[in-house]
Amino acid sequence: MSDPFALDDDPSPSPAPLAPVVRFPYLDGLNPEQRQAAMATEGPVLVLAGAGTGKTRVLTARLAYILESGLAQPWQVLAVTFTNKAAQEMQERVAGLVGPGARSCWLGTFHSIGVKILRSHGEAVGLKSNFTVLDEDDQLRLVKQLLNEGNIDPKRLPPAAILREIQAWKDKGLGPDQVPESDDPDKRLIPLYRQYQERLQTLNAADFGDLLLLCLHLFQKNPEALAQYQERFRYILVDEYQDTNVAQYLWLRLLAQRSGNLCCVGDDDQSIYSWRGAEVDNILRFEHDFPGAQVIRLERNYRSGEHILGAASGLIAHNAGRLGKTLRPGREGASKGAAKVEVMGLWNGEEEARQIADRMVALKKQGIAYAEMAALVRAGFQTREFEERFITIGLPYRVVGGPRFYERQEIRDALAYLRVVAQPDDSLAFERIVNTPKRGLGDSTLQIIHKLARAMNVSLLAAAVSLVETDEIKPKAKASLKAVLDNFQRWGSLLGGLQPADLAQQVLEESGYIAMWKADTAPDAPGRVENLKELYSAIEPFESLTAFLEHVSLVMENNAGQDADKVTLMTLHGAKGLEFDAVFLPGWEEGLFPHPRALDDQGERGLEEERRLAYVGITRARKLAVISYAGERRVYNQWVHPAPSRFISELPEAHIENRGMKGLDVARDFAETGAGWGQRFGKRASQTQPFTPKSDAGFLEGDRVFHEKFGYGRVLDVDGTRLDILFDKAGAKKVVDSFVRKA
DNA sequence: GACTCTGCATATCCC
DNA sequence: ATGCAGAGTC
Repeated sequence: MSDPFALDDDPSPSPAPLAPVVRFPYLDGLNPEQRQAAMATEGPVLVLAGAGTGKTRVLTARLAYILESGLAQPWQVLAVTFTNKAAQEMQERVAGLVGPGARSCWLGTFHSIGVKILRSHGEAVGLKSNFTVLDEDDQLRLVKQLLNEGNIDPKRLPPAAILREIQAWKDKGLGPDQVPESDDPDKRLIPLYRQYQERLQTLNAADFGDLLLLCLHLFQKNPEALAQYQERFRYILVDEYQDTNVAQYLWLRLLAQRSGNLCCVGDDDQSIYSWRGAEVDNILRFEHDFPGAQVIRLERNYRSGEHILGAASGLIAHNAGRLGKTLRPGREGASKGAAKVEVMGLWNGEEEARQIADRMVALKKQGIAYAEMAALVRAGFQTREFEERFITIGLPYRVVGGPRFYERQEIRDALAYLRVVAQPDDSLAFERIVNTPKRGLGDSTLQIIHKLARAMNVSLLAAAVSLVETDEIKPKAKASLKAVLDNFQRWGSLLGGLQPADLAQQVLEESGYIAMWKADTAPDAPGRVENLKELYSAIEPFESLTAFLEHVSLVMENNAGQDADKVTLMTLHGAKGLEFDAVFLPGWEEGLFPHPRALDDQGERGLEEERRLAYVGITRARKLAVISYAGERRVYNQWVHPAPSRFISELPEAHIENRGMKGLDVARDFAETGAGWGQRFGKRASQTQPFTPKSDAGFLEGDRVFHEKFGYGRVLDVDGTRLDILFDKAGAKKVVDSFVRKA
């Protein structure tokens, strides 16, 4: 552990009187502000960390320092992040610094910490320790049930809107009894909120908002529990503080009240989650809320070239109401000669995808790894055009946060089965799959079960169990129901004995669920079977089904194949906290970015948030940032001819380089006259040099193949590594052979 | 109870 | 374009 090259000139006094003199090598590489932030352990501290100023490094160093200097034991430290990715990274880096002891830190997202606390102290707020965490599907189903029972027309009060409102209240830390009546002019939402919470309680379930709200209520209602946690957490660290909402703020304030050692790290310029209830005010008010707080600014940027920095700073300067930071290059002269930020105008979205893909290939040839490149979009649907292009030329890519694995229908169904096995009282899961595959248990049977469950005040499954002992339902339905229940009982008895992945496989096979998809002739059915198989491998690493289910409810992503060299495709929101050598920022157009919806909802504030989003995007780049906009684009199946985003004109001239403007003007002329499109495009397409990966083809005309995205298909033609394939569902595509396998 | 058809509304960002 | 709810039919 000792570093023979460590300089012995550490000017800071030892803060740990009890500890022997220990060297902290990870502090040596920090600049003075960073070091100050890492070592100011006592009292409230606000670290204003601009983009690329080494925030993560400071956080991990601070954590390691607290542990190694003996100020606290690992379990006495609470570190909260916003994303699982960030939590995981911090966990690993701290473990790398101080060893595996770091694993027993309380380190995770607000939500996962909330679960942990509620699992042990949830009784005080009406949750048994094995409560379920609901996903969005479950929530919607529940609200629809409530509307049904209350004879409310779901068209007048859309379930999704109700949930949004409830969520907003939860974000503010308000339970049904605390919402001011003026918040509900309609007079129906608050009662619905109350019913919704009551129903959750009988289901022994919590939604995402509850993980925070109920925790907060627990602390408020139960001083002993609070005291216990206050006692335990001597040091609290919060990442991305600018994105905390009121509930989280109150939660933190309570927890930190006793020790006072609260360190929040954030950047008001990167606050992009107001729609999720985040209050920039939290960070702006920190000094007021926590008197005597130290404020440390990290302004030296070590990440990006000078022009990237200049462009980003110039853009964000258009926002009012900032705390005001000036990012400057961390190393004098180091970034001189760096590339300017490029701005490209293209004819249309397709051309944009093409140019960007080609550029990525070119960069790869210059020695930049694909894993160091990303295209960051404003809205999820934008990824589609890129995917198609990437597939066509065989550019390896990964979509982060797209249609997510665990949100697919077949996966949710499968999970519902597993949930009922692991927790028979999970009525929402039970309801989801009693009649999937079809077993002749339709609405009327379900209604009877529901009624009985209510009358007996038990779960649906329990009600069903007693129902099959009676003659209240038709013999056919009864037999069918009994078979299902017997199955669940048997699977339940296997819980401890079988590997969870094997049990899952057994459940899906014996229930006929897999068979249902195998028999399905729909073009996407084979893909679903594939996904279910992938589910088994996702379960593999887990010790128990329960552990796996918990993981799924909190981490909606399936991180398989993370380490391959692929370009990243994701939303700007998803990119916060990440960095790449080369960043592409497509779709900078009015009507898309800034997103009109943000402007409608929030006006000027919305615009500023969109601008911060743009700032986040640019500052993800180390060496190269390329902004682009198209003259023509298809949005929601309509052609639009957007103007370039206003953000483009806000970029300081000195730091940008314009490219491709002429092409755009030509394109506009063509668009207006309606002439010449096909011709020009045909030419461009054939000029594009395809990227050819080294792979031994081995595919023959007529082969049946499987593609992750397009499903099954047949090879029509082979040209080197490029295949013409007629997909059963997606139609004819050109695909590089490394993207398909033999079926 | 299951299936098919039609009309309707709908479409950011995520733990 | 797509997905969903409701109506109508077997």
